[in-house]
Amino acid sequence: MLLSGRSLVFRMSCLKEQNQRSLDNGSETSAVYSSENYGRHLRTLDVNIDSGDHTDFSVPGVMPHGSGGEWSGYSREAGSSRMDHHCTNYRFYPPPHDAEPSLPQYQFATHGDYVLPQSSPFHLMNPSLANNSNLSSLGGQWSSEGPVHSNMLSGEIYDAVASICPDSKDDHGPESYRKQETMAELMPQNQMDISQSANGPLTVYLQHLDHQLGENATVVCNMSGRGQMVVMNHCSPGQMLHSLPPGHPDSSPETHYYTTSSKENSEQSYSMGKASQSYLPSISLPPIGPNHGLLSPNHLVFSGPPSSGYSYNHIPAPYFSQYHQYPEYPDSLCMVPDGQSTASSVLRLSGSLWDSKSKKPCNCTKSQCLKLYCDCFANGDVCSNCNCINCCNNNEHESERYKAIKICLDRNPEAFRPKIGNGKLGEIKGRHNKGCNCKRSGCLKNYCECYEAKIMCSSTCKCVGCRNYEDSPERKTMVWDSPDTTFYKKAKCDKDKCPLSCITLDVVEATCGCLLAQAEEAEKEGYTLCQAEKMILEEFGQCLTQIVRSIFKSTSS
DNA sequence: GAGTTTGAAACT
DNA sequence: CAGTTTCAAACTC
Repeated sequence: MLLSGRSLVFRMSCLKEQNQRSLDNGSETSAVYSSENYGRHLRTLDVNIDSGDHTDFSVPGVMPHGSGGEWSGYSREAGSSRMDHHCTNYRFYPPPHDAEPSLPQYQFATHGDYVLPQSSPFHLMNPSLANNSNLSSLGGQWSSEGPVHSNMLSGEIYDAVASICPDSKDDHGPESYRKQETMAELMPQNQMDISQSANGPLTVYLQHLDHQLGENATVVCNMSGRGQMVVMNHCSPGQMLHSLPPGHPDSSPETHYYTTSSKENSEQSYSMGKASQSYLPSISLPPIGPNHGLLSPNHLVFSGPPSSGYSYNHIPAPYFSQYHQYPEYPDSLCMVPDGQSTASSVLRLSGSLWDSKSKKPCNCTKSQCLKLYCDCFANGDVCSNCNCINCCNNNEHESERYKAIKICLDRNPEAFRPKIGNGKLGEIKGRHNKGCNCKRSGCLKNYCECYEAKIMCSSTCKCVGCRNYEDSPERKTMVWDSPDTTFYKKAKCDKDKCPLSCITLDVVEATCGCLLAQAEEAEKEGYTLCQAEKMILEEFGQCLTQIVRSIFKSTSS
């Protein structure tokens, strides 16, 4: 973990020997991360990394502190979803009050230092190994606590900010802050700088002179020359950065449009409005990898220095993880050809990404595809090749779409998070975050979200007459390895070619996740290396046992 | 393909 | 927050 100015720069390295997963595309590198508030003084940073050796990533809005404050981190347990396998969370606490900001803005590491092997288990390098002279090191303890997702209200954001930088309290008391939020919504004179080094990730800086962006303000940045617009909602639980197609005619009262101008140098910057000295939320766009579906522009960190009152780090998680459900998205939609992440590579996404062939078409007739009834919408997709009627989930109705997203997020900040989260330690499959509520299906039909996700019901579920549990005879006879299911047929087909083909990427991912979880557990418990190795090996043995049983079972049937 | 069933989402 | 309605997918015929 490194420290640069206000930004904490993490360096992650990969335990290559644990990297069991095959790479979808080993030639590309990327780091995709998102962040969200975690509670008053707690934030989390989701890091999603594809390939490479290590990565640096900064956490805007957190100031340095000499000895480091409190730090903890964890990696997610392996879950059943693709996203979970790729994602590592790091949780940290902002440092104490006396920390002083030293840099005017946050900056990410260059792309070259930014990469991690795809799907690899991660660990944090010993900070002392950091060799960047511009960065001071910061040590930390890491725990393996599971992720808890929540969002901050603006007032909470203020409090959190104030705790980080008490000086900001005078100028930006809660009432003042909230008032400014409202005012700023009406003030278009915000300035946005979007700069990008030649090879580095895009960093977006928002600056302004007189007003802070409102909680519900939306800034639309015309990325001239990049052919895209960026829309940002601030401070609301559902902050988002989203792109609009070039020349998008859409306009709404709460939406401000800006024209941009290009600066010189290799850094492409776009600024709008007045020049500014004060600082507002920065939005950093880390490199994006191929095969990561990424990714809607909604996964960007919004944060700002304490003095701005914008220290929120939200991840509008919508759309983040779900995109991983469609790894087959053409790379070209996710990444520029040379593998470098650019703003355009990100911002281009939302408009065209969803011309995906893999997405299941919806058939909505009444929801305009702007409610969670619509799977496309719920998955963060725009409708494409669907059979829907009166669809507004497309680029032609971006304004409505954003509003709908915001409504959903206002109603439930977790609305777009994956329904299937991580399972308990050692579980290969995940569990339904909310649990199902089935009453008549016995949770053995696809009506049941657990069954549909090929996971068993858990204590979270409130289902009646559930038969989707470990020892259920019905489940054993018909569940996912039923000869009638596509799942089985595919496995059988693959198996016919080679028994070991049962070891699919998902299986490998799940296995790696289990091993990683064990490693974390060992680390958390302070076990010796030898003990940790033993735990991991035992876990590996269990995984292998399950795999072998699965192969044997399918072979003998 | 039309009609029915189902349970999540939305609404009251 | 519980009950009801709406909705679209899953399912059946």
